[in-house]
Amino acid sequence: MPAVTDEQVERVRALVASIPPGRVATYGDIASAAGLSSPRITGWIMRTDSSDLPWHRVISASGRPAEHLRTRQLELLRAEGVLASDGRVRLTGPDSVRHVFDLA
DNA sequence: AATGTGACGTGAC
DNA sequence: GGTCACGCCACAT
Repeated sequence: MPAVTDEQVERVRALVASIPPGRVATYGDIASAAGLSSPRITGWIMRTDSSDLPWHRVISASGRPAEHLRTRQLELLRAEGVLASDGRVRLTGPDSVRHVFDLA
C-alpha cells in the first residue's frame, strides 16, 4: 500500500490546476482540501511532480517562497499581477490574493 | 532499523 | 513583524 495514493496525487494536481491566475494557495490549504495528512506531502508532490502545473501559485503560509525558488516564483507571480512587497506575498488582510477552494 | 532531509505549519516568546 | 522548537510525513542513505 503506497503511503500516498495516485488518487491523492491527482487530487492535488487538480486543485493546483484550478487556482485562477492572479491568486495563490498555501501548501496547507491544498493538503486539507485534498485530504492529505500533512502539508509536507503537498511540498513533496510539488517537488517531484510539478512539471506541468502552475506550481508558482502555491506558496507557504508565511507568504515567502522557499529560497531556491524565490527569484523565479516571484517573477512568475508578478507576471500575472501578484505583487510582492519585500519578497513576500500578502496572504492576510483585505488585499489578500489567497485563493479559497470551493468544495462543490 | 536509524538518521537525515525537505517546495510546511503552528505556537511560544 | 521575527526566531526557534517541535510536530508532521514520505523518501533517501
